Amino acid sequence: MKIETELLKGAAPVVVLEVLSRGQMYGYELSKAIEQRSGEVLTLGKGTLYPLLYNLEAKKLVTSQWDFKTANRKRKYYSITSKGKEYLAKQKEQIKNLYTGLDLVFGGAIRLA
Amino acid sequence: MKIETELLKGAAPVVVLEVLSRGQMYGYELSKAIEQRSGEVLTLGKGTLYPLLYNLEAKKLVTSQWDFKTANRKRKYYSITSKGKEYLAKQKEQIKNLYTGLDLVFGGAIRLA
DNA sequence: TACAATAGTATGTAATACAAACTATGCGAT
DNA sequence: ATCGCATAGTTTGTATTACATACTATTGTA
Repeated sequence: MKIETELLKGAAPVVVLEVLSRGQMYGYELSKAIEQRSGEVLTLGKGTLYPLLYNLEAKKLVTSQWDFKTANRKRKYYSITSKGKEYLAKQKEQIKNLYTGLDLVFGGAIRLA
Repeated sequence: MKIETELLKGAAPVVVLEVLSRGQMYGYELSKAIEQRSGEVLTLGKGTLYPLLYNLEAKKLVTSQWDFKTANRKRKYYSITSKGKEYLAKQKEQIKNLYTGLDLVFGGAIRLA
């Protein structure tokens, strides 16, 4: 089940940070993890994910370091920073609030079972 | 409580259509209705709402007609079309799916009480 | 050896939410 | 009476973002 692009907007960085908050990952791994952990509902193309990661790094919400040893292939591992954790907590609240508002407008029609 | 702009993206047209599905409204009225019905959580600035309405009209999801009689002030009333109702139903499902995915990723942390 | 999966980067595009500036009317308080 | 606020709608310019696409490269397997 794929979510229409526009709806995912804004939520994408929060999802990335949430997954990274459980341990460091490299880009490709992250991409697969998001799909799996969301029950195949959320998918981020690499054209979305990598620029998103550069952006999060520029904001110091994540840090990265290359790993050339673990695999023969080069991998860039991303970790969430303490600043990123703070941001994540705030954004989770925001998402909950948004959902609360939508639930009111839609009269419970989008509420999870 | 104001939701950070990016999170609302994509959900805005669905909210507008949902409110219009309960009866026609003019722009300003719609703007206030969205605030009230969402428990002051969702706010759409007029710089967002009006262009959004033009866009929905161009897609034939809503229709509009001027009213110069009811009030001395000119008002443009918007109504949802049958095409709009179909679209609304689909989008509501999408939003529900999105939250299902987010709920899985966040492990229930954004679930409503 | 050909192919699929893995791994990351770069570029260009479309959509959209917003602020701000603009025009204009109606109404209540000073 | 007039000043300011709420109402009512439009237009313009900006920033963000998610995406497709194309590109470089390696690894494992059929």
